[in-house]
Amino acid sequence: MSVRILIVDDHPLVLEGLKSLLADVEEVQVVGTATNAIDAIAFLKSNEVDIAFLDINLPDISGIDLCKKVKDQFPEVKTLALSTFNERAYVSRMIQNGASGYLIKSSGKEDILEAIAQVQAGGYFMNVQFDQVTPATAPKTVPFLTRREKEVLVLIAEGLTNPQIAEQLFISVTTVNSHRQNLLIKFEVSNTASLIKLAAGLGLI
Amino acid sequence: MSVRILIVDDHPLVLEGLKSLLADVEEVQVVGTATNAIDAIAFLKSNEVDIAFLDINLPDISGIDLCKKVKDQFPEVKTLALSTFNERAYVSRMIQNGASGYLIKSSGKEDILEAIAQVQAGGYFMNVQFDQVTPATAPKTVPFLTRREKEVLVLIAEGLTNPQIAEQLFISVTTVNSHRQNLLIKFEVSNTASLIKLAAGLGLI
DNA sequence: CGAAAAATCATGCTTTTATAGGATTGATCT
DNA sequence: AGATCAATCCTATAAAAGCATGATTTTTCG
Repeated sequence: MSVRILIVDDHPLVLEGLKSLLADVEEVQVVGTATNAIDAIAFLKSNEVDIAFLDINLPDISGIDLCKKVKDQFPEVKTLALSTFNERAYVSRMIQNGASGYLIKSSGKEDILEAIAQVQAGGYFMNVQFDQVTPATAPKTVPFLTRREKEVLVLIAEGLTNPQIAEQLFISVTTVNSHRQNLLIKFEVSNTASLIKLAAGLGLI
Repeated sequence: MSVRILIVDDHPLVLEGLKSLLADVEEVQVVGTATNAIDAIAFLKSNEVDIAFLDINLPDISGIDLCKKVKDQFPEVKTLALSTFNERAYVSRMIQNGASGYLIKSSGKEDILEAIAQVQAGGYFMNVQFDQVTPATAPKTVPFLTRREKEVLVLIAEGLTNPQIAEQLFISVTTVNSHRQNLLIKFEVSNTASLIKLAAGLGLI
């Protein structure tokens, strides 16, 4: 089965460009497009979509807010931020709002397909280089995180303790702790400080 | 008439480097130097200065606050932020506080002269393109940290535990813990996760 | 459907952090 | 000379996090 894509961007050029670029790829199918947030939400209500490409600059609401709305109402839909620039601040906020990746519009076909593959598999994709990344955090690849792990990571970064996270997510403390341990393992660190530093450096929080 | 420069930086190396670099330039004259904010203000009270170079990290108050003070008390003095590359987070706030530009410390002579010329002419200079000014993440004062606190903070971020930090700094675990608690208080957080997230966001680690 | 992955929960134990209350020394500033 | 502050150290307790090991139930996917 092919990956179903929704593209949300107010620039017809980008829309058409992406569409035609993905037209001859078998594994991917652009099932819909929208030029604003309202249309995008409406489309998601009546169609099944795997990945939504969200432009950061939209006429009605910002892509960041739209991302949040999408994740709230359609948690199974994965989102990928589209932007013209390396806007670090936006990236981290998109990720905070549940986006699985960030794609600059000047990306080539390979990058785009790579992004789709990564995200569809539950991972992240990010092809932006924010100036210099600190050497300690740079060469690390972004580990593969599950939906729950991402949620827990964000809540840890917000300063919540395991009991608080458990309450927030309506699960037991031991479960939270499991996710937490998995995060440590996946990031190859041994405590929260390193975890947060790495995650911050990777723009995940 | 030459441009009168005041340099404020607590690193003697930077001070001397800049001074000697500008020594043989006719149009520019370093009329004073200061290693802290108090001295800087005092100097400005009794001397005429065209441009003040302000380091972002100063022992007494932050360069950001100093910038504001200078612009309040001596509006005719133009200010230029001095920063190392990993302190970009502060820079937008310097600009917000009235700075006319931003120079990374690794800048070459040409850059520096160009900056002086631009700023003296009433313009702005910036030799690093830091994406864009972040809209939402701006307000949050960088707490003043002592030398030891900075050291401890960095080591925490590197994933060291209190006992390991103690060993590294040749001090007792309880002392490390004291510094750690002070960091939590100064950043107004209650655990390591929040601390590291904030510090990372501010470019401190 | 059946296998794999994810999410859930548990027990037990050790280490680390967080919090609270001090106290002493040395340097700096007024 | 007195005040302030950084840095150092201490005791003690509670809370949280880290580590090991394992099990059950959903979800997801081929």
